[in-house]
Amino acid sequence: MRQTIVLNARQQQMLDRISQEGEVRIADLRELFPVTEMTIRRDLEKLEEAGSVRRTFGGAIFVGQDVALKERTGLLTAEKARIGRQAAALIRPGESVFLDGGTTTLQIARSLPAGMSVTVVTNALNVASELAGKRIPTIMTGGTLLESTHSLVGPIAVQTLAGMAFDRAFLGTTGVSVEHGFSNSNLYEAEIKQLAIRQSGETAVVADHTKFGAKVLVSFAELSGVQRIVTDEAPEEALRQACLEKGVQLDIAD
Amino acid sequence: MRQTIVLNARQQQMLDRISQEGEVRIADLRELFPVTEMTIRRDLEKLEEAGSVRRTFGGAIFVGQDVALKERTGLLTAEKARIGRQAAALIRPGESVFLDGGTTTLQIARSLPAGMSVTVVTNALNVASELAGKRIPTIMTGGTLLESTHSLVGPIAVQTLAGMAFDRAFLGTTGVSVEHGFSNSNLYEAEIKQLAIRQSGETAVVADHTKFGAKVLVSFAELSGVQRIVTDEAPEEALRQACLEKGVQLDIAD
DNA sequence: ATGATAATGTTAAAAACGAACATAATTATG
DNA sequence: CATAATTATGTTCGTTTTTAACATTATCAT
Repeated sequence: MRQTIVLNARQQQMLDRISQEGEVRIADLRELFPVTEMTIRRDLEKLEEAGSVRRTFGGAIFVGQDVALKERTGLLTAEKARIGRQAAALIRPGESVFLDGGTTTLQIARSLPAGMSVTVVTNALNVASELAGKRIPTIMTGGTLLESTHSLVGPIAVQTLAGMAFDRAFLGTTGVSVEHGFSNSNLYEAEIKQLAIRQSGETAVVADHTKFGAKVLVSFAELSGVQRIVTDEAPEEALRQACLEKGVQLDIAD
Repeated sequence: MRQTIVLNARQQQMLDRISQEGEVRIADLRELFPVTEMTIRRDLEKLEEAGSVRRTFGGAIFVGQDVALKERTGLLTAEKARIGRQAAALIRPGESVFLDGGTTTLQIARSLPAGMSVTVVTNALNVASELAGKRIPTIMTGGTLLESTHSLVGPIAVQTLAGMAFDRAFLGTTGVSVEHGFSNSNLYEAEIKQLAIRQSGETAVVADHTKFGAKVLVSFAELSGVQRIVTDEAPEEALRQACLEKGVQLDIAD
C-alpha cells in the first residue's frame, strides 16, 4: 500500500492554487513563493508522488480526484489494457452490454471504438465518463455512490438493473478461486454483480493473473456461474482444470 | 467556437495508444513510427491543441474527456465559483439536496466541505465525481447519459426522482427571462429539472449574469416557479422587478 | 508540368530538468 | 544547552528536451 505523503504549508498552498487554476507554470510559482526554482520543482515532484498533480514541461496540471488518470498510472496497466481489448472484441454490434466498476472493465470501455452501435449499461462513474465522449449510447443504473470504487450500488441500482436484460455482462473481481469462486470485498457491489449475471445472457469476468487464488469477503458467483474469464496469463493447473470441467471458457489476451 | 482539429492516421494511432496506456514517452513513439522526433513532437502539439493530450517533459499524458479540467480553463470560472460558494452556504446540515448538471452546479459541489452531513442526489457525472472523494453521501439518479452535458435523463432518471423528496434543489439554466422563465436547450434535461422542482421543498436556480435575458428552446419553469436565484451580478431592472413581484429571492454572490 | 501548400527533416540555440554537492534550518539526543 | 543527525533549501553544472528557423521532400490543384 502506498504510504501517505505529508505536505508542508507551501506545498499545500501550491496544491490549492493548482486545483483552482487547473494548471500552473513554475515561473508563476516563483513569483508567489520566495524560494528557488529547484525547491518548487521538488515540491511539484512531491505533489506528483502524492498523485494530486502531474508535471508538464515548465509547470504542472491538476489531476486531483481524477480516478481515471490514477488508474492509468497504477499497476499492471498494460496487462489490463490487453485484457480490455480482448474482452471488447467479444462484443458484437447491436448488443446490449453491462460493464461494472473496476480498472479492468474501464479498459473495455476504452477499447470500444467510438460510435459503435452497442448500448452500454454501467454502474461505474469512470466507465460512463469514458463512454460519454465516444458517441456510444450509455445508461447508468443510478444508486448510492461508493467512494472506494466510484460505482453505484444499493436499492436504486438493484431496481434499475432488475428491469433490464443484457446480451453480455463484463464484471471485475478481486479474487478467483476454485472453492470460493469469484469474490469481492464489498457486499453491495457483490449484490450488483450477482444481479448482473442473472440479467445477462452471457457473463465474462475480467481479471488479471494476480487475482487467481485470491479469496475475499463476499463470493458473488461460483466458477460455473459465468461463461467466460478473460485474463492475461493462464492460471495454475488446478484452476485451469476446474474451469475446463465446469465449462468456463478461458480467454488469454495476447 | 473552437474549430475542429483534423488528425491524420498516424496522429490518430498515437492518440489511441496514449488513451490506452494513459501515458507515453517520445522515445517509445519513435520506435513505433518511422518519423523524426520533431514530427512526433509536432503531432503531440496538435493532439494537445485538440485537447486530448497534455505534453509532459519527454512525452505526453492522456487527458481525454477530463471535464473538470476543461471547465476550469473555461469562461467565467471565478464568477461561477463565487455563485457556487453562495449557493452552498444555503445548505444546512442534515438536508437532502438535489444538484443537477452544469458548470455552475459543479461549483456548488466543489464548495461543500468534505465530510458534511448532507445527502446529495444528482444526475450529473461531474458532480458525482467531485463528491466521491469528499465523504459526502451521494446518490445518482441513473438514466441515459447525455454527451453534451454528461448528465443522466430519460425514464430511469424520472422514475428514480419521482420516488424521492428533497429539502433543496439547485438547478442550472441556459436562459432567464421575464416572459420565457427559465429555459434549457435540451428537452430531456428540462423534464428532469421540472421534476426536481416538484420534488423539492425549495428550489434555487444558479445562473451567471450572461444568462439574463436569454431564451432557449424549452422553458422548464416560470420565474415564480422557483424560490431563489443565485447569481453574480444584479440583472436589469425589468427582471429584477419581476423577481420582486413574484416573490423570487435574488442572491448576488459577493 | 508547375507552382503552391503542406508535411517532414535538419540544425543550432534556448529552456527546463536532474544529479551532486554545499549550506542553512530543524529536530533529536546526550 | 550543546552537538550530532536529519531535513530542507540553495547552487552549480552537465544532460535532456524543447523550440525556432530554415531546408527539403511530398502532395495537391491548376
